[in-house]
Amino acid sequence: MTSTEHAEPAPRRRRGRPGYDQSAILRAAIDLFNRRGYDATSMGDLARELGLTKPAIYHHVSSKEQLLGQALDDALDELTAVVSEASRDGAGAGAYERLRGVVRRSVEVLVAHQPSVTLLLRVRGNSEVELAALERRRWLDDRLAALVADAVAEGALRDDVPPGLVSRLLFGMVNSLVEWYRPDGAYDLRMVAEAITSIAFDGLARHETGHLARHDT
Amino acid sequence: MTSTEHAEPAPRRRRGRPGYDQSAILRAAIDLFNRRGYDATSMGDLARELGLTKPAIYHHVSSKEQLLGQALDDALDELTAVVSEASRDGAGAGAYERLRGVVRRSVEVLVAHQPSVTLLLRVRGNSEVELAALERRRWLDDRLAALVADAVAEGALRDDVPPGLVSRLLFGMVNSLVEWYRPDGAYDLRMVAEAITSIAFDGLARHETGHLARHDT
DNA sequence: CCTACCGATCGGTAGG
DNA sequence: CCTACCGATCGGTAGG
Repeated sequence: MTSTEHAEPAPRRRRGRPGYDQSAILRAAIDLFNRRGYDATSMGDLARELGLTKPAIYHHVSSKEQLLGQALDDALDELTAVVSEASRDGAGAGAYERLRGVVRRSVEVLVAHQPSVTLLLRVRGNSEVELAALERRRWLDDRLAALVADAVAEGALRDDVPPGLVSRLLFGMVNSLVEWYRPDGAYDLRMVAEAITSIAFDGLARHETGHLARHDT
Repeated sequence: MTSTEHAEPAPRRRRGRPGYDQSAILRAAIDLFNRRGYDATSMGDLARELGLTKPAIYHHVSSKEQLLGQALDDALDELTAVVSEASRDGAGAGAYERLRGVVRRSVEVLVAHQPSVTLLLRVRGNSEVELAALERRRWLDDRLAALVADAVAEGALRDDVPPGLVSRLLFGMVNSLVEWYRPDGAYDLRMVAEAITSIAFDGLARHETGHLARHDT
């Protein structure tokens, strides 16, 4: 028994019914793009998902590619903020501490903006929008590699592996998060951030020495 | 000047001209699928790439999806071989050594079969073929998590991070390889395998103790 | 915000 | 009759 039944046989109709705005459509689009892939997702799929028709979507959105662009910008803006803050060497903090900070804050961004970051990490460069995103990603990668190089130069990181290789592997591990992390899963944000930093910097093996350097950035 | 010129104005024609076989078409398809994405690649694209017509491709191949399936099977067969070998606990080798072995051999497989593994790691489950591949992948993940758990139980790995989380992060780092590794690039296979195992097990930080446990599996 | 469409291109197959 | 293809087009669906 539903409350407030009217005489109308179709109680569904209201003024400007669902009332989706651009950002609600964007969220749904990002979700579908991630589940099926961008190319495998049609605007018709998106319309059905939202209970709209295809033309109704184009009332809010100018193109499918624009939706992708906005998602990629969201992810890139967040990651750029994290990386630029750590790159302008702040008051007295060493490169090693700044690197640990970037790793931790990257994990936070990946979790808070997982859908858009996931999309970013899958971009292939198939369009102008994707190529622009790849260029911004390259900028991030370069900054991260420089930060790793600084930490090596500082003497805080091992120097038997090229900094470029270290940064790819380190952030490869961080980024892999988007493939499996679920906010409602067994691992919370703090645990994952702690696991990544401690595995990356101190390693998995239990060393016999017993006194591993503990950092809690 | 080409040798053996005939009177014919079109010297291009020969018996069964280019002579592509199934595996050459598969290789080209995998390459295109990786560069543009599976859905963004049309059979027409593949035909153009090979200098054939679309119907000519269907002479060798039954469907686009079959090409994907064969690529995924190739990757899965290789990875399954590595994981099963390490899972049936061989003569005397401990879980820790077997885990290091799996990491190293996984790196070798990722490099030797990079195109098909890359495809595998991007599967979304959009078809029966993809769903079957995801199921086999889940089996692999479970085996790897069990191996990590064994190594923890053995006392060789740190126990302050859940084994499931460790295995995701460890193989997240390993798998990230396919995103950037180039056989003709700056890093050779040995260097990458060494970097991954030493970072994963001993960590990035330079410890003051000086005597890190060194393993060269 | 819908019905009704467009130019083009999709994966796949006909006859020869 | 085989192989290795071609020119043309199928029924449907894409983004817009």
